[in-house]
Amino acid sequence: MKSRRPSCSDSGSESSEPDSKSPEKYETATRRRMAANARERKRMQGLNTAFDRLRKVVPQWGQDKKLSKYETLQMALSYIMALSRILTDPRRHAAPHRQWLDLQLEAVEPQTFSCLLEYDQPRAQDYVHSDFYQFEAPQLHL
DNA sequence: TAGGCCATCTGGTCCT
DNA sequence: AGGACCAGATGGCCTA
Repeated sequence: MKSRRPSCSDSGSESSEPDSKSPEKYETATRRRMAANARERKRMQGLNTAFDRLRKVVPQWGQDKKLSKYETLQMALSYIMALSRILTDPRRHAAPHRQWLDLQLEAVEPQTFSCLLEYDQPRAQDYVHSDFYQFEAPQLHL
């Protein structure tokens, strides 16, 4: 685990110093803060686990360098768009690519993509303020 | 050494 | 009241 900020210990915030109120209240506040910190740490660890899982299924530029979180999201977006294009344009992506895609889909366990099937399609206006259409799809070396 | 990336803490807001 | 989520702040590590 990475070293933690020395100035920010689990003992609670600086602003929650003992005041004129009872020491019990201070103790309760400190305990609550520590619990909240622990929950936040756990939540972020879960988020990072999800990023790691995403990195494994997304194309990498190279094997040596790990994609950053931002790069992982961008790559996932491009990858999904590329796959979607293959699915929606069967003439252009005929036999060889299509066979490859079928193989990939066969290898996928249903429970791993069930969440995607339940996902509501985003509307076009949702992307108005994003770089959705500005990011180049990656070259897939199949 | 500067800049990028990251982990952690923290306070605010929303929800149950 | 307490938990989940979020964004800002801060400091550590790494690389060019």
